[in-house]
Amino acid sequence: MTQPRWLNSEEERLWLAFLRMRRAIDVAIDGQLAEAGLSPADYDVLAPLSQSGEALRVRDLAALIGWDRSRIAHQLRRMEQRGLVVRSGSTTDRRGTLVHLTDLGRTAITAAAPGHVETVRRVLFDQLDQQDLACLTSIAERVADAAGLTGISRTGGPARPGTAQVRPGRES
Amino acid sequence: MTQPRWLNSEEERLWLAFLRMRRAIDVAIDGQLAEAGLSPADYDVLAPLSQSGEALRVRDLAALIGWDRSRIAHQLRRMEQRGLVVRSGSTTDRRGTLVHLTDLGRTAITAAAPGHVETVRRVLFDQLDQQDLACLTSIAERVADAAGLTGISRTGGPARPGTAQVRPGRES
DNA sequence: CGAAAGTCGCTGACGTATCAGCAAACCTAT
DNA sequence: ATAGGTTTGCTGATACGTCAGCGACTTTCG
Repeated sequence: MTQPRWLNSEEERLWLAFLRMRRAIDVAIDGQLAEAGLSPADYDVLAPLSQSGEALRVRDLAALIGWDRSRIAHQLRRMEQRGLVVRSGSTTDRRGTLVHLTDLGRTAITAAAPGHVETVRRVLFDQLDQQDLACLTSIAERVADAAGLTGISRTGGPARPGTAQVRPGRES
Repeated sequence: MTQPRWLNSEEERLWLAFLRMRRAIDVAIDGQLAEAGLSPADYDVLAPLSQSGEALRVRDLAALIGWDRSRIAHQLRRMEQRGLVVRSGSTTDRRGTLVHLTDLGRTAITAAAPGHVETVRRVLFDQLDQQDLACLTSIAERVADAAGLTGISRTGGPARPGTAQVRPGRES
């Protein structure tokens, strides 16, 4: 790092536009979720819960959304206070804690999910043609991989039929 | 919003990659700043301060980085406690407050800036060829404009010669 | 002039994210 | 079986962002 290579005008233009795009997406998504009474963090927790059988170990839930134990413990405490989830001691491993969706929690995620996906689509995908999609996918995967970010597993395949469809999320 | 249009596999692939890219960039930038002892918020405040004459009105500083008054007031309080900035009553408008960079603050931003730009370049621009750059710029501007986000003014042109070069930032 | 309206910066409350650290439970190797 | 290390989940401290609201000041307009 002898001489800093400052950004040229094209690069600066991209950087600022990139930041604006991020912000626009966040504002749209967070605002839509707020209308549904959920924070982005709530959504990240509720989505995998609703897709799974009903209960998840805190450890697994955390791994699924790429959070550390502390963060999810705080979040679960607040969500439990609001009646969105409940915790119960695990069966086999007595260290473990199971997180269950309450009826209120299930109602909330089911109500919020369609608008959420719709918002993601409207703010991002509706602006992209097929070529944009390929280009952006290539760039995003390249940048993420080059940074060596351990790809958060997330749930992977399509949601099981019969469970609430709650794909996206934002994992803050 | 009759029937939610869920993401297809290509779209989901892009969305997840996009999230990973964002996260990778944040991790890289925040980590580099943390090594320099600054938070992203610190950087956003210090950068325009170091580029301006030396002092800015709180109002103008906030407008420059697109923050509301409350947020910047909290941030300035914390930064003043750490000795990065000082506040003084304004001259003409007695409602106003002037924010000054301290020597410590100037040292901090000057030390952090080269690594910051270097990090932005390494994590993003070094992964893009000329075509990627054009494509991503087009997409980002389109998405941001479509969302109708009031483009934060930011400082605009290149930094004045003679002042610390501290372009990027992330305005969280 | 003087009242109404607007601007400015600050504060307290609350939700959130990260860090360090803890206690209980578990696992492994002797 | 048991000592040492690991995993799990939690907590407290601190920093950050947003919201509602306040007091001081300035501007506007009758």
